[in-house]
Parts: sequence; C-alpha cells; structure tokens
Amino acid sequence: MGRAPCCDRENVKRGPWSPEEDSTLKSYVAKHGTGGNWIALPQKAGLRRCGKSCRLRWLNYLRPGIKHGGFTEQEDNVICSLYKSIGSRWSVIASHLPGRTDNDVKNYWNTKLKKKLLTAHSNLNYHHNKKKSNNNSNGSKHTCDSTPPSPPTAAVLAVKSEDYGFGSFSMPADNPASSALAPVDAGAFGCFNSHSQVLVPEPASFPVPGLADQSNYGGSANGYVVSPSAQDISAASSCLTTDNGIGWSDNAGGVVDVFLMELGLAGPMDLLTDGGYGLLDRVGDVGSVQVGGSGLWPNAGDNPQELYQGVTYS
DNA sequence: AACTTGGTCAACCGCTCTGAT
DNA sequence: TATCAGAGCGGTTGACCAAGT
Repeated sequence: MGRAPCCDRENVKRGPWSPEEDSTLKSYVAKHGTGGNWIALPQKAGLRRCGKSCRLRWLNYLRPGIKHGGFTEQEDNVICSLYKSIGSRWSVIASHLPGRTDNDVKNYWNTKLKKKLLTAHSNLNYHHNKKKSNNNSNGSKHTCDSTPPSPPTAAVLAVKSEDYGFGSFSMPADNPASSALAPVDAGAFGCFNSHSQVLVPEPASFPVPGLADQSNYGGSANGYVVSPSAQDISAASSCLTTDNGIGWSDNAGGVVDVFLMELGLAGPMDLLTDGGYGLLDRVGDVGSVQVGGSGLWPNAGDNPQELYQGVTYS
C-alpha cells in the first residue's frame, strides 16, 4: 500500500497557475504569512490547489525578489564551482545566489550551463589533441582533421561509484572491467555513499605497491598524490570507453593541479565533465586520483592510507 | 504553410528529512 | 523511542514556443 496523497487529487486544480490564483495566493501570504502550514493554506486562502503546489508557486515565482533568466557569468562560476564540490544540491547552490531558486538553478544547469561547459571542454580537448598531434610530427606541419576526436578507451585500476554526487569515477556495472576487480568497502574511505564501491585489483591493499610518490611532482598536493605506473594499471586490463563509462568531477584542489600537470592539461576546469570524457585524453596518459579525509580529495593531515586510484589510456 | 524537432521552464511526483507528539 | 504529518528537495514530465525542414 502506497503512501497517502497529501491532498485530495480529485478536488484540486493542477497545471499552470492563472493570474487570479497568483494574486489570491500573493495577497493571502501578504496578509497572513504562510502560517507555517502549507497543507492548510489553500483552504484558508480559498484556492483549489494542493498545499505543495502553493508552496512551490510561492517559492519559485511569487516570492518577492525572485529573479528569472539572465544568469551572469559570475553566477555561472558560482554554480559551476559549487556543483563541482557538492553536486546537484540545488537548494544549497541557490542559497548562494540571491534571488535565484533551486528550480531555476537546476533548469539552468540542465538546459544551458551543462551543455556550455561540455562544449567548451570538448573544444579544449580538441585543441589539446591537436597540439599533441603536431608535437608527434617532429615539427612538421600537420593538417588537422576537422572532426572532433572520438572518445579514448581507458584501463581502470580502481573505481566504481554508483550515485554519489561529487568527486567520483563511475563505471557501468555491466562493464567487463568490473568483474576483473575486487570490491572493497568504500565506506572506509569516507567519500562514497553506502551504495558505492571502490574496486581494486586483487589482492586489495592500500596504498597500492609501486605507486610513485607525489614528491616527483613538486609536492603541491598535500603529500598524498600518487602516480601509478602503466604496469600497475595494466593489472586491470579491461577497457571501457570514457564516453559513458567514466564520470568525473573535482573540487579543484592541489591534487587536481598535480594530476593535470601529469596529463599536460591546463587547469581544474578541464575536469568538469559531468559524465562526459576528457579526463585523460591521450593514449599513454597515466594519472592518479585519491580518496581520503572527509571528501574525495585528502586535506593536509588526512590519513594517507585513504587514497588513490589510477587510470591510464590504452 | 504544415509539420517536425529541440529547447525551455513551470509544475508535479515521490522520496527523505525534521519536528511535534 | 516510535510514529506521523508536513516541509523540503531533486528528478522528471509535459506544455509551449521557436527554429528548421
């Protein structure tokens, strides 16, 4: 048996609000406030609407000070940076943007900002590959294919996260790489939710033997960065395409910078792919990511055991 | 001009969280 | 402590509109 509906669906109006309903709700709230009880409000206000509907209409549209459309670049940046660090917690993100509602931010992200970033990112990858292609030609001039590069394939050492909102790789459950890896309780790492697993080659051990010390990279990553060798990575030799296989986001910390240095990428924005590809975009690239502390990226003072993952392109 | 396709956004649905009892 | 109702939230839907064919 399902949960009882919050209102009598037979007797409430649904769909778009009329100007009359808007003004009824507005004037009622102006006079009496919400009274802390949205369920009872429509009856008191004389509206044939569900209380939840009234609440939504008020919060997203009628409330004073609401802004619609016309997001500024500064707001874009706030949304991007918060999305990277906390994921799709729209209400939290909206609370950082005066006059914006969670619904607005969510719609804006889904319909515009995400595409904008993916486009920008694929352009970046395109130029990155183009540059590499030119380098490989020993200085000779290359004509460049006008079509964007197809997604590379990757061998994945560690990694499966089903639905955590930020700082995660993900691999389809039916990917052959999954079966080649041993599941490890990710709860110990404090970064994945209870449904997620971190997968490592058997036998599972932390840190993974053979992973290089981060000091090779200038020590700017809180002491925890590791860079697995291609041999380590080859232990997980199954391949998957990153097109729909790897999702990635980051909080733009020092680890990311080191990771990007290793990959020859430009900056943290390179990693904002939200399920797209482009984290590693060259055959032979080897990189590392970490799990530790209170989030995906360890902070100074976190336990160094709580880290690492590695990927390379094959 | 008619139809199709794709984008936008308001609104709904169903779940979890929270506070009162 | 357990239960329940209401609030809050994120994901999804569908109506509407504009652009393309």
